[in-house]
Amino acid sequence: MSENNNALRELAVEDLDAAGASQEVAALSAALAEANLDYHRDDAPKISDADYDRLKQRLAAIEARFPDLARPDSPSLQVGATPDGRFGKIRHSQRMLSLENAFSGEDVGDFVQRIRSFLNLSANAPLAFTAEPKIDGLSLSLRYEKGELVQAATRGDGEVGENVTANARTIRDIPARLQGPDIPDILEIRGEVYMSHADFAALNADEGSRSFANPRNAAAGSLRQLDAVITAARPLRFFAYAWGETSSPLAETQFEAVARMGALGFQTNPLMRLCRTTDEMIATWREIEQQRASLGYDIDGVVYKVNDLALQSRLGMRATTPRWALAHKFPAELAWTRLERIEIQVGRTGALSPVARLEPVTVGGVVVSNATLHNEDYIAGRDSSGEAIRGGRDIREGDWVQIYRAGDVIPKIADVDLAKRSPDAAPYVFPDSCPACGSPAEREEGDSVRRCTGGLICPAQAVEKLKHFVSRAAFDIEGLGAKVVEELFADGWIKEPADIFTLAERFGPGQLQQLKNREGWGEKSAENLFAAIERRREIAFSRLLFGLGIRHLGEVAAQDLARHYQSWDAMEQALDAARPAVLAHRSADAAAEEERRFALAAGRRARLTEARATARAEHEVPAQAQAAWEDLIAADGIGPVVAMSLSDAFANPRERAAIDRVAAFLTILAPEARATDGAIAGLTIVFTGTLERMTRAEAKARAEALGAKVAGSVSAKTDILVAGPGAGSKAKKAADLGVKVIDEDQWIAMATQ
DNA sequence: CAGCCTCGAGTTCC
DNA sequence: CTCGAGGCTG
Repeated sequence: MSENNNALRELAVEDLDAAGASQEVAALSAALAEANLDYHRDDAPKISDADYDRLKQRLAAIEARFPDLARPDSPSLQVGATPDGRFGKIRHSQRMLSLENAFSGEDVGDFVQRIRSFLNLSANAPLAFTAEPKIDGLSLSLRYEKGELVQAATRGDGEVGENVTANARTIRDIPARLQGPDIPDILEIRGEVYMSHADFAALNADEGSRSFANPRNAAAGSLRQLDAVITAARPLRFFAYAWGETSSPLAETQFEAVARMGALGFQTNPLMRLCRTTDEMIATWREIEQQRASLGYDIDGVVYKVNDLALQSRLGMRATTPRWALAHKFPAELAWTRLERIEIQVGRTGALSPVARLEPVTVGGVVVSNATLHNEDYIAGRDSSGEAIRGGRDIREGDWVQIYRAGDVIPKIADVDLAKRSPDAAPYVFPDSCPACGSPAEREEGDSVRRCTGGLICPAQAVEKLKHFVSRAAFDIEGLGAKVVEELFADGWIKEPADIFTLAERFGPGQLQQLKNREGWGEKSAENLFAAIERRREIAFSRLLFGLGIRHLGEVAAQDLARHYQSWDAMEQALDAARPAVLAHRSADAAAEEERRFALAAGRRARLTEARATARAEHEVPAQAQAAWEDLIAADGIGPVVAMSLSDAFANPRERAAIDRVAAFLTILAPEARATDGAIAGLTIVFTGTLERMTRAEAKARAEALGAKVAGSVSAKTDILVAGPGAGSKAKKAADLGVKVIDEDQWIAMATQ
């Protein structure tokens, strides 16, 4: 710190000339670099946090006025923001994970047990876990190359996050350069950005009216500032606890890896413990919960991880969560409030969903004014199987209700105070007609949901379907979000998906004027929207299929079908061909149902599957249709329910016409072939006999991770049979079919290539 | 045929 | 994020 700096800082930024600014930027950068070294390397800061923050803000402010002076390593450099004022996207080199949740000690015991059986460990074989507080902030991935921080990304959806490098550089706990010997060439450190209670309180006092609801929101809002100068002024902190890509392993255990992060210059949580038994894990959870209020920052549970990294990698991943980690949550916070009224929303599939409008109440740091009521049984005090919930107490308008946020997010009703119920409060009567279109609302047998039968004539269903069509996993059209869709639907501009693609040509200057009168619309935004729509005239098969919003057909099933049929035309032809089979099976099933009811009434025993089989045999189905149907349900993940729903959508003349209308505007892209690199990608593998070096579940997970399909029985489609000792009929069948048979050692050699 | 696992559909608040 | 239900496996 030189006096020179102090003198310069007295000049308002607006009054600086270029030369003075340049000089000061150099001086400030040097001072900050020195302070950083003191703080990170020597753990002996020579200046106070407040002074440090002041220097940093000053630098950022000057650089904002003289952008040419910004240095590549400057805290204020806005490499994160793209020219249009949004954050750039970053694809994580390794997925950022989310964690499986547990709410009881029993869940923790199950978790440990599942791991033991997956790894085939005996009950007394040693198995250690780390336990550490789960910080309630937002996760961040920091990429270091040759020890220098080069990139910081938010979690996003786990695959793609936002580039917040400039903002991360302003956080003091995040070193710009790693310290110590043996720094890996590439190292991605992951951890949590958070704000302490004290800093949060001070910030809210400053911000006054536009204050944040809780430290988590304050941290999120601060990190996601487009202007890094603002982030720099916010007191954010960071704990490191995980990693992504590394050019060399950090350690052999979770515990040592985190210790290593401390040595590299990160803050790590001091409460982390190593536990050797389930009891120790739960005891640690209790200890941490007792300290919760005095920690000075928010935590919402304890995270357990298998300590041995070799075991972690054997355990591997499920779809979105690793098998080797668990978040043990603290009990949810509760609050009482008054339920003012119950309203009904209509979803894309026609589902009537009741929502509680509440007198606003703070629960877990957030003001809640709505809560989901699921369905009519839930209101009446029963779950789907007819069991009583809340002691069988129903929910009525005007009741006092206890609210919690399930998973700290979705507000739900935990209980009702009957003592405070007004004597003239009547039980809630669930509507039997749609509040949006008046059509009858019916409940299918065995279904917990009541649905509007209006189909496309129901405006609520139509607009929800359109919202789904433009949603992220479907067409993902920039500038055409839920709100814009609603407006354009209300004004009659868009009634069905095809209308989106004729929007531009129907839009004369006069109409634009109309739009401009509306909030937030101008020539530029209309132009951008039309350009975004144009870009989506090329669309992946699976996105189009998913976007149609056919019941039971989600993102994954759409991908499966795209892979199965390869081309849209092929799928349409197959569905048309299979239609007679669908109709025949449906009337056969109905006849079987009838037959069975009749039999039961007559006091005879009757089994549905048998009745069905007989009825199906009696209903004649053209061989070609039957073949098309069987081919459809042979597709991965597609069973009779999904198949019939899909068939119905394409066979309904109005729906089919709407589908063909939109398809006419599109170039439908065939799905990319499955990952073809690696020896076993794309192959179908069957395991049999005893595997000695890994369990069955482990082998399956590994094969699938490498792009193979694992089947249960040997057929002509099988490519490889992995036979351990004791293999029986499967090995014989494989030999008969000429399927390649290998032993476990050969399998491991293939799988570890 | 039962139990397990994954997917689909619905929801809140910022 | 959670619940219910559909599909697959043993």
